[in-house]
Amino acid sequence: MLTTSFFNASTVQIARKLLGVYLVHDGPEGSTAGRIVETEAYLSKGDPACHAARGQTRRNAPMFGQPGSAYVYLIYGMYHCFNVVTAKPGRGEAVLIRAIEPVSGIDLMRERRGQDKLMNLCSGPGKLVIAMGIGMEHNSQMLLGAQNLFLTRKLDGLPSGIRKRSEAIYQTTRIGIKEGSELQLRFYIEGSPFVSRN
DNA sequence: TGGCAGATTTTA
DNA sequence: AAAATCTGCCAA
Repeated sequence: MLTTSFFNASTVQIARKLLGVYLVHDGPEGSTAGRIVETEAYLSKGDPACHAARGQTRRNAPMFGQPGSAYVYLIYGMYHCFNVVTAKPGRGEAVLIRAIEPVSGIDLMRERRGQDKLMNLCSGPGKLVIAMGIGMEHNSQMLLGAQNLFLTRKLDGLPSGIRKRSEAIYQTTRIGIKEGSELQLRFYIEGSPFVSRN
């Protein structure tokens, strides 16, 4: 499991460090896991696309919570997005998890998604939330330590959940936003076929 | 209080 | 290209 010291860094640095880390959900329907391959940083200063930019509301309150906790929100009235809170309490910064590479529980992911193609299971923020069985019940939950939803570098029988030396980080602009669209705050593992788009 | 845009995905 | 449909913001 990750520890609190993982978050002793800027949100941008954390967005980069999260690439390669495993996200695991041990839920009632079964266990699913994926390797993070794409992230976006959302900052408290100078970033109008950040939900925290216009202060705290009922919806974005979890974003102002403990680093290492989850911020889950409803988007477009239909889907959910999953974020990792990154800044100290009260600041309001987070990293959106945009894509993961399916690692285990893949049949369950297929079932939840109603999709067969591996590349289509978790290649987008709304998709991976469905495939992983993440919901509003995880909002504000800690993602470190012994939780049902957590981040880790160690998974039995699998290589270490870190970015390999051969994997470069590609940095570019974020997706689906208008204001702040010029900021290069999106990161993904170059060449990964599991990212939301190139 | 009404209209609209939004960190999306799917289907026509 | 357009629909599905919730939340927050800003104008009346």
